[in-house]
Amino acid sequence: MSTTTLEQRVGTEKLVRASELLKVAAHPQRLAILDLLGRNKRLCVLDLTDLLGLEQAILSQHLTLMRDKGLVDFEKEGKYSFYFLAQPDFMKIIRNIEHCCETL
Amino acid sequence: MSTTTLEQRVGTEKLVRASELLKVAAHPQRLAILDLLGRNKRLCVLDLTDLLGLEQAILSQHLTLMRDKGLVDFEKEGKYSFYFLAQPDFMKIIRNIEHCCETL
DNA sequence: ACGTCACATAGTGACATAGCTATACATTTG
DNA sequence: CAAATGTATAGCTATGTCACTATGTGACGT
Repeated sequence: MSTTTLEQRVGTEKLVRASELLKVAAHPQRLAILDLLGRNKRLCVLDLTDLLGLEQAILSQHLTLMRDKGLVDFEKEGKYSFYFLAQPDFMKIIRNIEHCCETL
Repeated sequence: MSTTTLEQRVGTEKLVRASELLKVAAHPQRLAILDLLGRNKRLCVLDLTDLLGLEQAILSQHLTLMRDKGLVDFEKEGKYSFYFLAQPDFMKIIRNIEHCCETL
């Protein structure tokens, strides 16, 4: 029997942090946003509302949440906010999702 | 600009299902449970309480939730319930977590 | 300066989840 | 049969999340 726990191996803090990031990612619209950001260098909120067909306020809320948790970051240029992925390693996990969706 | 959305590529249902599974997985204790089940063919609730140091009721609740969502399954033998992973492809995602924890 | 555009935030009510205790249930043991 | 063991469920409170509407804010064009 393999008896060491994930917590013992990676430490409590990192385990908690990973689960926080997963939790934030675990939403259909946020997965879609992360996917688009993963396939484009950066996108502004308007781009995302057009592509995803979401209300601006909803999108902004999702982005603010993901920004707070460190999944994405942004840079402001004039009246535009350009968002891009932070946490590239974590994003590998998200990118696997499309792959694994085939068997769900 | 890459404009097709994840939803368009995998379909709404699978996207929603994937996010549900992620959401259930997105909890430190449940990640630890899934990890142990991924490294052992099957474990009973008592094994898991011993290894993880959790209350039996808490563990049972986590397992019931993950069972309802299809992340794990179980087989009953006498008074023991042996749990094991369902959704092996989805589990690849979870297994990446330890790896990516290093950079969090 | 005024209006518009791009975006952010606040407030709200419905609903879900977490963590806990107590209890129920089924199986095995004495 | 009674007690012990392994597991599941119910009930509760506190807290968190969702989706929505309305309003706020800074930058730009005229």
